[in-house]
Amino acid sequence: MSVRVRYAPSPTGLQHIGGVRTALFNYFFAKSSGGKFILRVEDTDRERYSDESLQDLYDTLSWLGIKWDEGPVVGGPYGPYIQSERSDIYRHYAEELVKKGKAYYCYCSQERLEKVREEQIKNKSEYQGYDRHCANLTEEERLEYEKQGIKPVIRLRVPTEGKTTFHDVLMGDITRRNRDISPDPILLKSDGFPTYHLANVIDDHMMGITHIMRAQEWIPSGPLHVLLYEAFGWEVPIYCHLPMVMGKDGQKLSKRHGSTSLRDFREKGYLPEAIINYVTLVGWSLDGSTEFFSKEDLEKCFRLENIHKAPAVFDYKKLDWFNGYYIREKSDEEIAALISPYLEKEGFISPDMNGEEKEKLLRLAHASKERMKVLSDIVPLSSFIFRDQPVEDKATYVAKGSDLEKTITALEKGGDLLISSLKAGVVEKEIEDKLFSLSEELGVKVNGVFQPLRVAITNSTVSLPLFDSISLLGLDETEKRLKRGLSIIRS
RNA sequence: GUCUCCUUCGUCUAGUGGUUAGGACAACGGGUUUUCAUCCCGUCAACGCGGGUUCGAUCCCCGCAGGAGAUGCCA
Repeated sequence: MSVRVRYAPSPTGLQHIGGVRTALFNYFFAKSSGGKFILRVEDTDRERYSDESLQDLYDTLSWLGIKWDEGPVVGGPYGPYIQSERSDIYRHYAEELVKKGKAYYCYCSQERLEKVREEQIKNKSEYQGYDRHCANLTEEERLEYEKQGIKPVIRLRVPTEGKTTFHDVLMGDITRRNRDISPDPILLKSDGFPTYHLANVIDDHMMGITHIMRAQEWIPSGPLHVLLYEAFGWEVPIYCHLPMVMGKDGQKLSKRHGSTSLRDFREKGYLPEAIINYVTLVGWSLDGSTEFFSKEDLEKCFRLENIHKAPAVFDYKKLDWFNGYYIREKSDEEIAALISPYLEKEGFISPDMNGEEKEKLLRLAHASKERMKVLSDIVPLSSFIFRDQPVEDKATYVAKGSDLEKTITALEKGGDLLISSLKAGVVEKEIEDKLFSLSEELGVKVNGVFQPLRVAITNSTVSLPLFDSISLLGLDETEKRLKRGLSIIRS
């Protein structure tokens, strides 16, 4: 049997970590087993639907480099792959169920349902859910409602006796008594659109889906879906419920835990390699010690058996660590291209750079690479080059173990030494040695000399290496800043 | 309330009827280094609890506790 899996998100918001993790698992399982990965858009919630979300879905998957074998845009033999274009199919099957007596029309108003719910909560009723008010309407009653112009929903007739079991690859058999299944869930809404349960089951069957990999929050509806497959007389696919992704507090990951949308991560400067690597490791591992996986690796070695059962907490710091690693792995040219948008956004550079500027960007990329966790870090790291905000606080120039007087001397002599040497073309190593000697003369640690120079030149105690900074800034500007620094601490 | 699932360092995880319970991130300490970062070395740190089964349980069984999810004309 050839594997066919699907990622079936609902375009009601931006793609988030949890959804992408599900997509990735499906995708890697498909690839590693020589199967097909299908994308299906479950846009049956017309209230929450948005075009932006749909576009975000496509953007996110393509940014990650996840290509779907069948689905919107690319098409396929089982289309359409957008549920809102399949309404007729769902209606047809829902009505078929009514004819079979497995489902029925319900004319209850939302108000009535609300009231029933309230009542049940108030009475602490053991039984919660729809009271099956319309389960056995006579034909006359039904026609009367129709005459009133009430648009009905179609509900599944859930048996009150017996129990239903489904098998999960990870969890084993999961059984629920039928009486515990939410009584008579709606299959077709009054607006004519199907609910998740109906559309999902029909499409998975019609599209030949072999394995259903979805988050564990769906476990409780597993038996309900089985009931539906049975009502239609269809074969039940293989289930694999994925552990959920949680926030630090153990609750389902959400915005209040930090960024969750892939768009956020992308904008901050996370690389797809890092996201793929880390996110796949949330709830999955190969052997407990291998930690770096490329997309290609995962397309080969991903196995269902290695999925963990327990929910996993999303660790932003570990993602940062992965991202830093992948940034360092890139060539200077790649980094230059990746940081450009951030610099352009700040107005630091313009898209049409001349050769000299391009070369400078490359040097910046080289000097910054090891210092970035995310690409947007380039802004604070490089702003001293493009924007001049001198440090006015004298104390900042003074290194630990030094004093103002020594600092003034260090900046004056060190600065002169630096400028004259650089003008004379002395190699860095030699200049460095001279500065070391200067620190010895002054009786301070090397930083007693370097810190004032650094603060004057880069306007910060934390910066790129001094010689890189000077080279990026230019000799004239460096000289200017050194003089200004001196006048600041002398004042 | 009811139902279902889950439980190894703070976090992600490996693992076995007898192991010094392994790795990674984080944290902390040290080294390299002009700062920061990188890099290197090290330290701290876990089998939820109670019963069984067994010569022996982290591992098998049963309870309990804790956590999570579901209980919508949302998915």
